[in-house]
Amino acid sequence: MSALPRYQQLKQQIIGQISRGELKPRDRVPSENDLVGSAGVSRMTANRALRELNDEGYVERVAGVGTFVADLQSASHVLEVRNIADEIALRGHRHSATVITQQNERAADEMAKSLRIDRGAPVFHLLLVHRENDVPIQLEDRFVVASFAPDCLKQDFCRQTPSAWLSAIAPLQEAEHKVRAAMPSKETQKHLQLGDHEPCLVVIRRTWSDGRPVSFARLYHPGSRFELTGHYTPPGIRKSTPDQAP
Amino acid sequence: MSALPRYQQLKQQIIGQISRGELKPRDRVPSENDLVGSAGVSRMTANRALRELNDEGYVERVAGVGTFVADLQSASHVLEVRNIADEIALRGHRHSATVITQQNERAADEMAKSLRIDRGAPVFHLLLVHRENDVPIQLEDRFVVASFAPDCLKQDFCRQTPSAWLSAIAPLQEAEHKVRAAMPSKETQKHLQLGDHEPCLVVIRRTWSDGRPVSFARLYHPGSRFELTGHYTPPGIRKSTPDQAP
DNA sequence: TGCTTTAGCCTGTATATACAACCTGTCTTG
DNA sequence: CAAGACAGGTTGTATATACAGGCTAAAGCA
Repeated sequence: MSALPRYQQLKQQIIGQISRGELKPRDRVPSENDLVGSAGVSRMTANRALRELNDEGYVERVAGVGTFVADLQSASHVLEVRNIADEIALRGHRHSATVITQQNERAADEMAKSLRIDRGAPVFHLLLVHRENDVPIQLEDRFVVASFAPDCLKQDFCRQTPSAWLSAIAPLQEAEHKVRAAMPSKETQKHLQLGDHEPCLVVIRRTWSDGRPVSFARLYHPGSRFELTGHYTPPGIRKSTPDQAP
Repeated sequence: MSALPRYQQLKQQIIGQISRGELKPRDRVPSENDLVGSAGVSRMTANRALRELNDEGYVERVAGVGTFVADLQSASHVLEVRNIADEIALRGHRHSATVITQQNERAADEMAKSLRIDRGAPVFHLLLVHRENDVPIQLEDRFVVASFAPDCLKQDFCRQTPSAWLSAIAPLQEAEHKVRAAMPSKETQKHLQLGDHEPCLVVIRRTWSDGRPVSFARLYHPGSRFELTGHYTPPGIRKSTPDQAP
């Protein structure tokens, strides 16, 4: 169990104060020299922590003035993090899931890097098939940081999806997505009951809580019976009527 | 006229070498100590330049081994409606386009419905291939409401993309997206220089201005060398670090 | 009072130095 | 020949120091 670097600890400490409400938007954040005194680090280390928090949008720095908690005003984003069970329910259909794998593993190189943990650190590996009216609609291949969710192996993910459970045990703060098209592996093809040469839409999602990645998931969808939808409105514009798209 | 900071100059120098092809993916990038000698900076300055290039996805660093040019797997932001030329420029690459079709047509049933115009009403049909460093990266199949953009046929879309031109002549107010995976048609396969059984990532986009649809586009991307990225932050929380995922 | 100067704090950058951890290839040894 | 020890290069982090530049408020002056 290697300790996080000092500048990362500093970042988390400040992120924690922001997310707990101890520091509110526009509040002044301790200056680099304050942190030299209070945290016992050198100014360059404090500088790196604050600079990265600035790059990441947590705080705003003004040369000659100070560092302040950023105004939280996130743009309306597309591709919201939704629970697939909710999506299906919204369509008036029935969701069901089958758990294929639910076990402890050790993080391989790439996974460790993605989740920002040590190589070989324990992670929980989940593999499940989601169905809409008994038709396979998503193969969920998920890794969860073990220390974040110790009870992961005790959960019955047929009843509550991993996504729903994770956002229940800790507030989800952030999600990154990547979307790509790819041909499925033999196994994925089987689980999703795909025909030959039928592509998959793969959503790769990394979710964060308290400034740390907690889960990494690959979500495979059959290209022939699935699509993502999104909506974008530039800042400062009032919406009109989006109805059915082509 | 203030000069750029030294670490920024270093970054640009390396980005330039990458985008000019002097450094190719997986090539070794000069180490921090090399830069100390060749660029005459301190190691910490070289470190900052390389570290930021790593955070931005240009290079990949492996402790104990070295720094290497990242495999370029193009990424594009789903959320924001962006001009592909800008996306490519942001990556330090060169954008080029070829216009295949640019003509007046009459709206077919489905298209008329999508664009909320009468069946048979005039629309402009554009078909163009976008390239990133001469590699086809997007086939744009677009229909524009004729009454909205009468000068559409006079434009040279090799110089300015349809997306850029449209948002210049009228403020874009809304965009709907759909994303799906599909196998390309023979013609799409040819234009994108795709191999057999190689899937496409298709973004279908309808843009609105003044409460009316003005344009409908299908954007085909090669599944093997393209991905969409997105970022989601629930209300009340501010962003953290998006870096490269596996 | 009203304007100017100045002192002081803050961030931004740059350097020199140091040590830890990691990886690879080589050399030694059994 | 194979396994292990080792050296050298590389990144990752941390510190101390220095100077430039921006901003603010207090001090000084008219």
